[in-house]
Amino acid sequence: MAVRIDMAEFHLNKKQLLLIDDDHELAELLVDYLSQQGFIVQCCFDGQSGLELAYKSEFDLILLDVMMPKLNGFEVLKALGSEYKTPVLMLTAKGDHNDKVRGLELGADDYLAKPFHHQELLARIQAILRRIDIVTQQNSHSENSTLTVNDIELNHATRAVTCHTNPITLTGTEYQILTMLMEHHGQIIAKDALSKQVLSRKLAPFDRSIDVHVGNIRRKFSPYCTIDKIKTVRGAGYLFLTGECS
Amino acid sequence: MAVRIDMAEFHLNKKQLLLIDDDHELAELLVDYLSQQGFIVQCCFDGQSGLELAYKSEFDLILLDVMMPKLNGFEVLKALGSEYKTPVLMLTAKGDHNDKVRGLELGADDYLAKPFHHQELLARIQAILRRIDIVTQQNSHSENSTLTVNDIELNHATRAVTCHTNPITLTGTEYQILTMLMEHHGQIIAKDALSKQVLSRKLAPFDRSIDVHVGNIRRKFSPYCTIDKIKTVRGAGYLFLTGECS
DNA sequence: AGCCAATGTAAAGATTAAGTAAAGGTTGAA
DNA sequence: TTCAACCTTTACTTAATCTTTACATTGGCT
Repeated sequence: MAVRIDMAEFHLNKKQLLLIDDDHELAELLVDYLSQQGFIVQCCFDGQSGLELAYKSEFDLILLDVMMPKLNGFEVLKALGSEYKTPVLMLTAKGDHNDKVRGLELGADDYLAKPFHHQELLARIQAILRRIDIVTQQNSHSENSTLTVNDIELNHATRAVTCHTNPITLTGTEYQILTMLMEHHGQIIAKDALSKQVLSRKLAPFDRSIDVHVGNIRRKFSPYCTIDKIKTVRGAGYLFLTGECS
Repeated sequence: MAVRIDMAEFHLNKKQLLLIDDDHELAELLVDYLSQQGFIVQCCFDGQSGLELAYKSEFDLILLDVMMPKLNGFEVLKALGSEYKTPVLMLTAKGDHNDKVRGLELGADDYLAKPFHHQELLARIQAILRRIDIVTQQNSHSENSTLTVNDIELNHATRAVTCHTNPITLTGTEYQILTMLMEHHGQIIAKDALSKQVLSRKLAPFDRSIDVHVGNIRRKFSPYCTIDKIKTVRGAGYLFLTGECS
């Protein structure tokens, strides 16, 4: 338990970066340099897997190369969508002016042309992170080990779930969905957001996975709850009810 | 009164920039261009007066030239201090790498070397402002999530509706229509505008959908309201009444 | 008043989202 | 390899809700 907290605090202090670049040599250099500068750097080499990682984990900033196989940088940017919160710094081999404007208009926060000095990259990364820290006065994403809403309790340390003290067994996906709904209880969560966060993919037109998982969660809770705590908001998403009930 | 509110909203939408640059010719060009792009631009020609203005008024962003008489850009940046909230974009005649790093480390948010394309400047300005808007928006997300006019309240987070504290169930379309009417309460909203916004289609000659939806909204509210808050303006559209009632 | 076009409104019909059981596929452990 | 757990897809059902239709009503106009 103590170790877990220490780990969490350790990670909180260091900013997490995601580097998406197919140039392995450069990537290795950057990972070394940025790690040395106190960042935690995760790295992948094509747009597709970069996109999945971006959906799956929370990063403080994404470094995104433009020229890549599978999905190029612009396509990744588009796929992340305009509501995506994490700042993006684009890297490119070209110094092309139109490229810059296009990237920035698509939602990138900054744009740096290769070849660049490591120092300048560092300075730009810090400028972006500083701006965000100033604006969000408190950035405490401190994860408590339990999450309780109404009479449902999630224990993140053990991944145990109880409803009104009755133990309930959930699969990993079900647990993640329920966590996300409960973390935002009282707010509608779009199915697309659930899909991106939990399944690491955009919600495709006839993808029913989320519905099925939510259905399974409900079924597992139904013996212990008189009313359904997960409300369907047709056309909008699901909503974990905040109010009292049993 | 209505006019006053409109004016306030008008100014809120336009971002205020401060341009500090001793190159009068360039400054004039930039002021023209940025004004045309929807910004309110104030301008001064040396670091000293720039600094005073920055302290005196609130700006959304400062464009700061490096090479200037009296105080240069770096000195201005230092003088503003590290807690100064307004983002700064530095402009410079040199493309010197060390200059860039120095500027960014001193607290600038971005750095653009002259000569630059106007488009790129615009894109960078917008990137910085967008980032701030996203971050501040998520801070005050819960507060902005309700819309109240008279005794009708909409909660955007839950899509819940109450009239005089009585809960009312609306469909998605009804909710959107009511939101649009209430956001513009006191002004007539054309049926065509409702159709485009809510149903994503132009209003066809014999399309009665909007009428039916409005009728359904009225029916759902009627048990709790003595008078109808949605007024029909024949030939023009619908109007959500601003005044008192119960 | 009497006409006409716009609107109100009930009800039928069409469409679409969501619930759900079950089959199929994938993965990881024994 | 085999099995069990799990995720996804499929197919069908149910239910919500949107649109159309048909007729009634209203308000402005001559």
